[in-house]
Order: sequence, then structure tokens, then C-alpha cells
Amino acid sequence: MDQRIILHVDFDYFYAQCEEVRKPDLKTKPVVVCMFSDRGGDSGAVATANYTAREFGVKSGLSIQFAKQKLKDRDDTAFLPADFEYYSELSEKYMNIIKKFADIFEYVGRDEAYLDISEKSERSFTKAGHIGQQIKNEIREKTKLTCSVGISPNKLLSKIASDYKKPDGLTTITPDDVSEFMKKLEIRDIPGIGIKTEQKLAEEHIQTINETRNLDVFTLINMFGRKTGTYIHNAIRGIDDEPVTVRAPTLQLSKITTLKEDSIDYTFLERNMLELCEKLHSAVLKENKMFRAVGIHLIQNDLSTKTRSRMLKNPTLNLDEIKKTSTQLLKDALVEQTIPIRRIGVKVSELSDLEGQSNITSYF
DNA sequence: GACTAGTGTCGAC
DNA sequence: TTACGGTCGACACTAGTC
Repeated sequence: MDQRIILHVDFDYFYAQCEEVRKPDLKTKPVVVCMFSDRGGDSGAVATANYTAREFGVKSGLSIQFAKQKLKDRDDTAFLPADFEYYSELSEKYMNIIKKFADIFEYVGRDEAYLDISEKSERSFTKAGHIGQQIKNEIREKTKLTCSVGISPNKLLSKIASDYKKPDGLTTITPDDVSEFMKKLEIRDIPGIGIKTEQKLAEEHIQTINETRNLDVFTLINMFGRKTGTYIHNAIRGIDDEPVTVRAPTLQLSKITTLKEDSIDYTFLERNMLELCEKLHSAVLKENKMFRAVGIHLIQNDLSTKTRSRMLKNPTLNLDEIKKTSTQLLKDALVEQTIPIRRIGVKVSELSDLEGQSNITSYF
């Protein structure tokens, strides 16, 4: 097979950079973009923080309270509520700048994308490097933002590469570099290997990529299942065949909220659930989808989760169907419930496009 | 066995 | 020392059906 050249672009601390765009004087201050929960006060988590805030140990995922603690000596810190609509708007604009450099463009999230540039780079890593630099330059000129770019023979390595030097980095891994490059990595640098996988390996006294290499694929499959085991076996060797493809249509939509207070009271939970159903239904209409499954998600106050779901007879976009099914699932789930619920959510899945359907109906 | 439905877990952003 | 969001996709595992 011909050499592929894949490029991964990742905007640095994207949400915080977006805030700096509309308020440039933030640039000299610590900026923490927060997702406040409905519980009020400082309940919630950090979405992202700029590098000034990171110097104080603040990073995404931390509780807002903890972040405030760490930044208590910087009274100029901006703790801003996340404005996802605004970030999405900018993201769309910025992605359009990048798109034209790609043979195939894959949008991954507001702040990242994969580009297959095999043809455009004429399969030369030198030329690919020039393209990477061009992308960074154009983004900087047109948006004042910095991004980090990774270039390699596959998606996995390009993602690792874009993360390797941040912010404002450009890292290329040629096929000849792969083996040396992998040696420098920690297990957790591999996308898809998180805390649980790391712990499970540690239980077997496996702490490094090199030690993991000593496990044969059957052992890994035994530990993690067929797909995950095979994935890990390949990933630690820098092997990945996933093609860059245009983003697949959404498979599920959901709404979740943190309750004002922990509860096991059906009436209270139902009231919150019905509100979520309304919001979810709006999202379904906006996306022009029909659904054929409804599910609920309960997070108990020890952070353990309970989910219930049900397939419907036919695809529908009826709000009452969501309400009826989710409240019934809630009722069933609460039988013998002793642990109070902290967060509650509702989801629709098995989505299908309404567009084709409505065309057919209007045809008759 | 292949397939579907349902529950729970993990990981990424 | 703790503190803890919302959304989505992938997959493991189990049970039931044909």
C-alpha cells in the first residue's frame, strides 16, 4: 500500500483562546473556562485553562472549587462560564480555513481535526511539514490563534505527535522515526489508554510501553477483550490503519443535569426528568432526527451509575414518547433504590434521518 | 453460532 | 486532603431468540 501522510491539528486551550479573542486583555491573566452545574455556587468542573492558569496547576477536569483554591493568590483570574455556542461558531469558521489543505477532512471536535494529505503532500514528509507550517501560519494570521500539529503515517501517531509539543508545536514522525519515538512515551500517552487500563496493567507489574510489548496479543485479549486487546497490541507499536473519513452522523443525543440536591424522591426526579425531555426533544428536532430507543442515566451520590433503556416499536420524533418511556424507566429503576441520585439524564438513540422521510411524505 | 437488546464501563474532549 | 460536568462513541458481557 502507498505511504499515507496524516496530519492532526489541535487548537491550544481552545475555549480559553476563544475568550481571549473577544476580550484581548485576558491574555495577560489566568483564564479558567468553567462548566457550572445547576447546583449553584462553585459546583462544577474546569473545561480548560490558559497557560498562565496552568502554571498554577489548573487543568481541565478539576473541580472549580479546587481551581479557585489553586489560584487564590491571583485575584486577576477570570473564571468564565463556558459558552459552547460561541466556541462552535468560531470552530466552524476556523475549520473552514484548514479544510482546503486536505484530500480528506475529518472533524473530530470543536478544537481538533484529522487531514489526510497523502496526495497534497505528494507522499513526501518534507512537503507535509511545509503544509503543516502553512496551516499554522494562516490560522495565526486570520484568527490570532495558535494550534499544534502532528504529522505521521497514521491517525494514532499524528494525534500523539500534535500533543508532543504544545502550545504552538509542529511534530513530524516519519516511518523511520516510529520505533525511537514510541520508546520515549509513557503508557498513558497512548490515546484510548486511560487510568483504568493503566491500573489493570500495573496489577500485572506492567508500567512502561516496553514492558507492555512483552505481552503477546492473546494475553492482552484475555485482559481487555478482543477489540481493545488487539488495539493496545498495535497502538504501543505505533500501528494504526484507521482511515481518515468524513465524520459519521450522530448516533445518540442526550441531556443530563446535576440535581439541586441529591434525592430518591420520584416526584422530584420526575419533574427534573420531564424538563430534560423537553430540552432533548428540541435538540432532536434541530438535528432533524427520529429515534427508536430511549434511555435514562442515573448517577448516584457515590458516583456509581445506573442506566436503563428500551427500544420502541417504530422510529418517532414524538416528545410524549420520550416522556412516557423515560418516566416509566425511572419508576422501574427506583424500585428498591437506597442510594440518593446526584445527576439524572435522558438519551435517545438508534437515530435515523428525517430528511429522506419528509421528502417521501411530501412526495405523496 | 449469529443477531438483538439491555446494562455497565471506559475514555476523550 | 477533598472538592467533581455534559456529551458522545466504543466495547465487554449477558441473556434471549432463532
